[in-house]
Amino acid sequence: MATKRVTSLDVAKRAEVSRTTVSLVLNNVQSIQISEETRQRVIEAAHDLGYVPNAAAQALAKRQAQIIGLILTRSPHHITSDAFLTQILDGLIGFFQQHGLHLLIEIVEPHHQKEAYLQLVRAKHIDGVLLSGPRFDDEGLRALEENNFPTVLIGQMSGSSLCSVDVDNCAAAKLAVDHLLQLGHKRIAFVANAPLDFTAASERLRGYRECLESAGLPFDDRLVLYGDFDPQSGYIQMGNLLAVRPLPSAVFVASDVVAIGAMLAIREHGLRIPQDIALVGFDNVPFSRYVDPPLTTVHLPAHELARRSGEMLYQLIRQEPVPLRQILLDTHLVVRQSTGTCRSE
Amino acid sequence: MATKRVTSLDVAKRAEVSRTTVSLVLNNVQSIQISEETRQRVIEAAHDLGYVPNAAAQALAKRQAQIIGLILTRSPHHITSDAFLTQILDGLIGFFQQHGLHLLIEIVEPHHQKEAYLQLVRAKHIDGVLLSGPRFDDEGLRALEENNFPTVLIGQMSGSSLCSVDVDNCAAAKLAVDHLLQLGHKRIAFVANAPLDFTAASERLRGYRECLESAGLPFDDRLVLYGDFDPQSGYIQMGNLLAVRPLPSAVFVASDVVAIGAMLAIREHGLRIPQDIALVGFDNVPFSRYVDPPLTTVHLPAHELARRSGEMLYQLIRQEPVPLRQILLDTHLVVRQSTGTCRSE
DNA sequence: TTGTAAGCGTTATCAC
DNA sequence: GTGATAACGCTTACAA
Repeated sequence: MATKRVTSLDVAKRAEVSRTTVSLVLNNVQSIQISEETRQRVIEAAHDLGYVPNAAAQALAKRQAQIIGLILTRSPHHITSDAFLTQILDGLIGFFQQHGLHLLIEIVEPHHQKEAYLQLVRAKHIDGVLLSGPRFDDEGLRALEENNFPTVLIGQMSGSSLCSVDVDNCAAAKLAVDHLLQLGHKRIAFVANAPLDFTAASERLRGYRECLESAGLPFDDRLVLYGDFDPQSGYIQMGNLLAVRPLPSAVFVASDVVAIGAMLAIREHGLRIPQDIALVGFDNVPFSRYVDPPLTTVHLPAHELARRSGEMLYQLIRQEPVPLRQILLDTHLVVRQSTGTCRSE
Repeated sequence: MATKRVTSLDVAKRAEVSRTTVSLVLNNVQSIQISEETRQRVIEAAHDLGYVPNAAAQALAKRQAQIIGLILTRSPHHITSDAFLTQILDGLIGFFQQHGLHLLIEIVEPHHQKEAYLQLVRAKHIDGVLLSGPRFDDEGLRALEENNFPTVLIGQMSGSSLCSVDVDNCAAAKLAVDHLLQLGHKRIAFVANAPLDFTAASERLRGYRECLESAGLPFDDRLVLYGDFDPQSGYIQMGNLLAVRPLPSAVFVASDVVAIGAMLAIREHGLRIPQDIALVGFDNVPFSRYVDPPLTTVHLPAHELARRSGEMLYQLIRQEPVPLRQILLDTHLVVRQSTGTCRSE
């Protein structure tokens, strides 16, 4: 059984000072001068006793939990094959750990949003919200906005004044489609990364449409399909697409994870990539360069997305001025073999 | 700006009862009888005011934070391509959310373990620890064990009495190697999923060795290489392996994520899978059936691993009896084309 | 420079 | 059945 908890009072006694002094020393309060000698005594006593301040008590007194909430709006099932999430986690945890903050990860399913956010916020369980994958129909977001709660979107929500870090999904999609156009493709299909409720999905679709338009190509809605985060959905949708005649000569799949499912469908239909169908993905997840053929894709700077949104939220929480409330990071196309260059045989 | 915080006192006033009553009603304390009428009054008042109990205060008073810590022992960088993690998260979040618990995710780098765990534990920041990927050299684990802190390993640590949920990695590896033996392979290489400090890696290696041994095959240590969680490491190690003569005819890569890197190396050397080199992976991550050729692999029941470890920790925290403290789940081989069957052309 | 005392918002232990 | 009152462990004016 654990030994009795060590409190700041124990430390105070051992150092022969008051609890106040202990608190002042341990929190390194600058506005007050404490003799180097007592400071050392306190630090030593705390160390000897293995004292760690109680987080709940600290949170209660400081009104800060030192926890930030990463909220995911997809269903748990969708997390399963989410290669983007791990990249985000990597960047986020690194950053927050440096600043002594912890990361609480929460999944909030559509239609429970409002409740769920407010619960977390009102309970002061978390000091700030990082929301990945905002949806148009998210009522909870409005509530966060109205309550002026520290919130940063990883993604974007037009018409909202919330802080956000994102890429220009529309422009990024154009990079992909432009590339295909330049290779001479005239019949290009689109498979969305997710349902259009997700702002990123609808923006990527917009990029696709506008790009076709300015190239003077017709928009054929039989060539537009909707993936749903996982490879399985890409496999199915590509199967549907391959039933359309005339066949497209190229497909822009707005998610690498979905694209890998599409690739299997293409192979199973006896078609070759890129000779019969060229493919462009989106995200540049780690495995995209390892698939066969390596996937041409739009690079999403996941790590930086995470870092910047982390920084921004950190400023918000500390009530520091936030110079730029809406950040758009650059994307670029990573050309690999799935769109044609020098494929063997 | 947020409206003034609503406290239980506000609810009490509005319902014309005391704070005690509010607490009793809202926490649904069974041991005490409260008239249906006042109960309703309280609930209504709480609802009207949008009252949510303050988490820190609750944690302080109950000595329970309602947070469990998921601790990862790899470096943030390794998280990036960790397809297993997302599967675990899926299962875990679902389970804990059901029980009103939150998940704090923490990365602890080797050699900071002891400090880091104890910090979290002493601060009572978390009520329990779920540790994924235990390492032999983990000092912090011993500390958790000694302090009798609710802890469940996702993975295993021989010689430890901690609760754990895992698969029999050694036996699972044998499934893979046996399969290759039955296909007639005599020269089989091994690429570990991670350095041998990780218990899972060393167990899988043991399975490989023992399996060769009982088949009467020689053990050639030039055929044993060490991946490091990501595809890149698989690519590099496979490159090294392909320099060994005579070449192996089959490779067991103890991680699908590492295997996908190995596949690229094999292709780039102009060799075919499975004709020139057969490949077996481990984990059965979602994308493994979508690569080309689809990967034969050992199925790791990630979702169940998560659920069971979650349940176990939940029992531990509630001080319920835990019938089985060390659980081993079944694995099975998923045979796909990377080991030979009916590959086209 | 250090100590005293009053919160922070709950829950838990008693009397009533 | 309900209501004072004391923890819970820390921070922070304010006093000394």
